[in-house]
Amino acid sequence: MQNYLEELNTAQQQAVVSSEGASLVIAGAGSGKTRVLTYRIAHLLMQGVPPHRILALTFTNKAAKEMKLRIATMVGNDVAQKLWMGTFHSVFARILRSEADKLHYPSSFTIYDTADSKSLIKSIISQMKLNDKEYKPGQVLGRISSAKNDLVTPAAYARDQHRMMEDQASRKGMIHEIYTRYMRQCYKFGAMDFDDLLLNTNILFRDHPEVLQKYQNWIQYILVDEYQDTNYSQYIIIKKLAEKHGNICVVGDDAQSIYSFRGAKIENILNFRNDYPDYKLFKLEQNYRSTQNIVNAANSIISNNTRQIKKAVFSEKDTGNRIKIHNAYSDIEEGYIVINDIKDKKLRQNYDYQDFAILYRTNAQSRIFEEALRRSNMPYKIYGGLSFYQRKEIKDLLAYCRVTVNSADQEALKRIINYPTRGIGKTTLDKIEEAANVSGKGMWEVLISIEDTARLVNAGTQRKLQSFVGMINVFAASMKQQSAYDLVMEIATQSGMMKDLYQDRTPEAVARQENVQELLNGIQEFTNNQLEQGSENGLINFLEEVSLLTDQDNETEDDINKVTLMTIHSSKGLEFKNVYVVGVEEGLFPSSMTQESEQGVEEERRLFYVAVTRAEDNATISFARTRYKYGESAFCRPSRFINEINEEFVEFANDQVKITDKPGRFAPKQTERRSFSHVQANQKPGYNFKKVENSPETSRPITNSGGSHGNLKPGLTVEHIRFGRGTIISIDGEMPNAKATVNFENTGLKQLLLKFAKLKILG
DNA sequence: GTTGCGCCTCTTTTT
DNA sequence: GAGGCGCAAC
Repeated sequence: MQNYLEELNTAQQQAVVSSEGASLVIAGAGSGKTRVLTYRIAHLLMQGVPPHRILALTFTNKAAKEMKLRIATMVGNDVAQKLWMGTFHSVFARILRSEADKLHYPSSFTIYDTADSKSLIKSIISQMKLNDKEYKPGQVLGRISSAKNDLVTPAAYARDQHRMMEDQASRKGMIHEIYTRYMRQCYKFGAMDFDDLLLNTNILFRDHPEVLQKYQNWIQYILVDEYQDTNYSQYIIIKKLAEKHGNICVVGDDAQSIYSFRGAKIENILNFRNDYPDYKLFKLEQNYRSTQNIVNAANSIISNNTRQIKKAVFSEKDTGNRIKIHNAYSDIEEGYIVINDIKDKKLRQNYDYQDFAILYRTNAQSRIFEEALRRSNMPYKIYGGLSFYQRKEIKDLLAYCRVTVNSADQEALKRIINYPTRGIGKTTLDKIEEAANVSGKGMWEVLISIEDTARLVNAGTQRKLQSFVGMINVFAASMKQQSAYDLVMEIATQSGMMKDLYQDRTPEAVARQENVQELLNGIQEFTNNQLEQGSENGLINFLEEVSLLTDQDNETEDDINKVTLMTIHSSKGLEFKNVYVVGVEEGLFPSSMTQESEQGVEEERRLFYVAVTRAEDNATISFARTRYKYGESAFCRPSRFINEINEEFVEFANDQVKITDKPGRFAPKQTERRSFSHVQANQKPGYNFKKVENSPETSRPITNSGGSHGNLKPGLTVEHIRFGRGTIISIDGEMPNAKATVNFENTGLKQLLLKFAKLKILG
């Protein structure tokens, strides 16, 4: 057991054995951060610290599970299972459940996801007779969420001049009132949203010192992973818990802070020294993951940021290949380039599908790669986006479960009261909701009161309502008598959901049936595990687990050996032999939403850094010059980030753009325009368009304005081809019948093309 | 009360 | 290109 220290380098060892007091571990990408955390916990356990006195907060539940597994091999499963380990949200949800009475919440409280929150906000906005064009539920939720993450309660919000002024400036002065009502409603519904799990933990600790003390005494050692991505609310929780014993170890990398949009504060890591003046600092700078080229390229990217903790990440692995940059005509073609490259590498270099990941900035980009992979018959898995639990049939069934567990859960109630259709329409629903608002009751209370319903609706409708209420009551009653699986099975059939789903034999309907079956299997599996661990309340726990799943947690066993598709955000903490960072274009990455502020661009740059450092052997970057947006093709130009990589570490692929090196004739014409591509008919020097062989071709005039990026002049005839849906323009000076030229102005692309020319790549 | 059609608005990232 | 919403017909 002693030899585990030998597997670590000096810095890692020191970080592992220094158990007492405050430690800040600055861990560069790929520097064995997880390993340090794992060994540090194992080390504590071996020194005799009881597992239930260690709290470790990870970024995903999957990370926690894997760490537990690894610790189990060192100290045994029984011990490892007793560790407090999980995400902030799941750990504190558990604490809130056992202390719920102190906050006057039911311990069976529901956790609202973003869709629930938005829907509730929407109904509040309409109750307040505000215009939902001005008060967009998503935006309002964003404001509320940011307030909660900064521990600003509704009352404090109204006193917060800065927030109030910001709201007024955007003509949304009523947000504090919406916030107040939203909190009140959530409370009434026995519901907490994601941010409430942290906010209410803070309120619990603030208003109930004895509870805080209990946990302070209980938890002796705290470890926090990805500390750079904690928000103020999380920061205070940790700070309070650590106050008594001071044994706190946080691990993070300021260069990988990518969650400021949900309140994360880099300052938490930068200010650690102020909170714990006697802290010990450990810097892990050796990258064991990536080749030297990748590490060096990543360093050159991040050096463009001003605010950072100095560190020198290095690799002692092989030099490796340069980062390859692909220039695609369109988003569709980008898909083909990437998939062909994967095929090629897999064949020639003996990689498996699981060695490849395609990383993108936005979920919407996944579709094109998905289609290309499907067409090539390559297995793939997609994380995030429309996940399993966001499908209608799954949400419906879960809504039944939620109402069964907590009948006050009005968002769930509204979802299923007329699904499958049972003659309780909008009019009835509106009447009930109105009555509920007027009387201050919840809708469920109105429903169960015969007098209320009799007053509101006719006898026929009343019967329908009573039969619905009766059904839910039956479910609730049988909750105590049967397993969660049997109960949900009963719900699915008795509610009529199964019948509704099985009416249809279309492929989509069959898929929905399978999804419901899969959910049932999931419940079965979950309750089996729960029984082993001797816990009741199967359904409540299952619902909680489902609400707090992260993207990475969704993995199933048939997901091994597939190409991975995910956003860069979800790729955090993961590594792949071959990484493709796609859509590296201005406006997409960095996102146009962030381009105005330097801070915003710096965060995007950190995101780019995270993307590149996921790669072990090869990092590949690609961009497209046209991309479908708003349902029509728009011009884009390569991201500034591409030019920020030191050119020593990059090379340009020659598989698409074919440019012959003929000085004079091919030197792009210098112009002052700032847009990327300005197409003009029959204009001399420059790059001529040509057709791509073996592709279906058409020719038509370009008439649109090219969207926000291109300055394509209307009325020009450009020979071009259609490739899938995208308009593809090939650049090749040798085509004699070219009908148009394009000038690449003073932008990244021009420089790229010049580099091409220098490389003497012949088509 | 229910269903379907057409028009409108979006597109960042996540627990 | 998709999802949400309002309106009209059944």
